[in-house]
Amino acid sequence: MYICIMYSSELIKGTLKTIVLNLLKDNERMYGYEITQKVKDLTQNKIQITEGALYPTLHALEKQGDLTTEKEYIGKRVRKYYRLTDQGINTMQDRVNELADFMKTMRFLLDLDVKPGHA
Amino acid sequence: MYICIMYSSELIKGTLKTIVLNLLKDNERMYGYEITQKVKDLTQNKIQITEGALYPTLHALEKQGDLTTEKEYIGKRVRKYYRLTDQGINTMQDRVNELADFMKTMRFLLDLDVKPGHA
DNA sequence: ATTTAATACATAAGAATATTAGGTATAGTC
DNA sequence: GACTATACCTAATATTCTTATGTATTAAAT
Repeated sequence: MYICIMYSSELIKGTLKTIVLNLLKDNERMYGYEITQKVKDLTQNKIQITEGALYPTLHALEKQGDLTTEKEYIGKRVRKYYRLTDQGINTMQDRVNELADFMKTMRFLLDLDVKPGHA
Repeated sequence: MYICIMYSSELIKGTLKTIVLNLLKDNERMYGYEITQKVKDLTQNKIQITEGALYPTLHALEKQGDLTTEKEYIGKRVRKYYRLTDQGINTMQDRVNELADFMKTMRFLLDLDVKPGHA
């Protein structure tokens, strides 16, 4: 039985945008810190997004038009909520489909269980 | 239905070593160019390993003791065969298990189908 | 016969994306 | 009053890829 505390960093590379976009599909709006905690909870600590990775990613997604932001104050503390744009919904769907397809291919390549889809 | 020519490069990041190690599990020995072709064939061109990525990876795996090499001449053309060491077999198993676990987690995170394993 | 494509190795400059470390500040808990 | 959690951010560094380039042999096409 394979036990894993946390995935090696290389694996997570390239999936961060997809994770963020997909979370926002289900949650309408979220702020950065909330995203890190949600991912940590949902994955039993196996995926821990660092803030140094998350914030630049959020800013990039906003810049390219996939997310919009709203600032809100909780007392004196600021929160920056992110929300999917219409374009962002498309991007999210593309990314999720691609990742799902990729994982199917990888499972085939590693003899894990499935047949790959035929294009 | 989702159609995909080739995966975006970010996705493949972090899985190259695992792919190489796993191929060598099934093939005993392979040379670099052969690996690129095998992966291309097995994935219907969806994963195309570039030589600029592969050769440094092979050199790194050799340096860290997971692979050994034998040179062979086909006419005047050289081929460098790679083979798993005992250590490489362990590394391979760890990597494959980790990737399988990671993909399970990702499928859960993206609401695709499965429940994640419980550590 | 000569050009092109395939085989086969390799390195180097640059881009993308993460880690690590650091910074600021508020709010709650011991 | 100190520590932890919340909440944002950036910069230096590391890793790992792409793209471009280089060398050379062999096979196929024109």
